[in-house]
Amino acid sequence: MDNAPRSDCPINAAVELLGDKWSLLILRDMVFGGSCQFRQLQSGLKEGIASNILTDRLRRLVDAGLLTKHERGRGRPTTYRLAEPAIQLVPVLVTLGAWGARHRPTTPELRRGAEEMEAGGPEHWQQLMAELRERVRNGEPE
Amino acid sequence: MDNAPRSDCPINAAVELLGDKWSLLILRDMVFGGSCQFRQLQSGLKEGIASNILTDRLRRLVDAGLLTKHERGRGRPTTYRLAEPAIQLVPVLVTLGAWGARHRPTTPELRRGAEEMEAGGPEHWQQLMAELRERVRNGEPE
DNA sequence: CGCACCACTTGTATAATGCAAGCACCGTGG
DNA sequence: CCACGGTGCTTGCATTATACAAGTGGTGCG
Repeated sequence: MDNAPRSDCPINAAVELLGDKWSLLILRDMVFGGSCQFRQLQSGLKEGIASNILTDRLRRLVDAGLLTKHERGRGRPTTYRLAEPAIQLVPVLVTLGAWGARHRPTTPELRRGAEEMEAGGPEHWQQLMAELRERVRNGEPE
Repeated sequence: MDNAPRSDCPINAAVELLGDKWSLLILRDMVFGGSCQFRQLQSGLKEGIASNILTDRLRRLVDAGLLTKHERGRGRPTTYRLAEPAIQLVPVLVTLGAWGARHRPTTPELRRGAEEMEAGGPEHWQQLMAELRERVRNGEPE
């Protein structure tokens, strides 16, 4: 129950929220994979996340204002949507992915994909971010 | 002792190495603070890292090729230097810091600093990266 | 009713992290 | 010679995070 940041450094502030093995992967699947439901995320994450961890991470991200939670009654699945802070993480995800593709082991296809995404430059990311904002406004498959 | 990646995704590859509460902060202090010794890092990290954790992270980063370790005998302090993969993390650190400054609580001064660094654009980062390469070549205060 | 789906929760085991202390080595000063 | 402080760690132990399997209560549908 200790919510006090360890320091005022902006990098540390980001790391305290996102510095774990799952948060960024969840956001990756929501941004690039379009996932928005619990089950969708759980089965979609190729790395295999446990349900209690997913529950915890989603709650943290909602509390931090990166996601919004939409419970639609009558047995319809709850959906999570990207809030603006999460959308603005796109450059971080792209830069980090490009770095990983260049300096960590991966497959040629995924490497090419990540490098193309980075090579597209900020204009390309802005387009992706605009699409994500659009998707949020339209409100998903209601 | 399980070194197999959970997936081939480049973002996951980066997260598996850097997705914890300390690795990026250590690299931050080496990149922006110029730290290169164990004690220097331990006392320099405003967040307060334990020595066993610092030992472990330095070993991991060396094993991953982000740092090189230089033991200079005769009681002289061991130094760690940034290898090329770590230098190429600069854009990630800057982007992440700018995001943290914008979307997480911090102080006005640090926020301004992080945003200026980002506003400087890739040319500015390239200059910082060039300085870091220079520092490595010159070999620190021998 | 029976069954499947939904988002979780619970229980328990293992791994990661945090904290305080200690260790062997060295160069220096007295 | 001998404390002394600095070096990069290691060790032991408590706390916390993560992993895995199972269960829970709610709903929709045939």
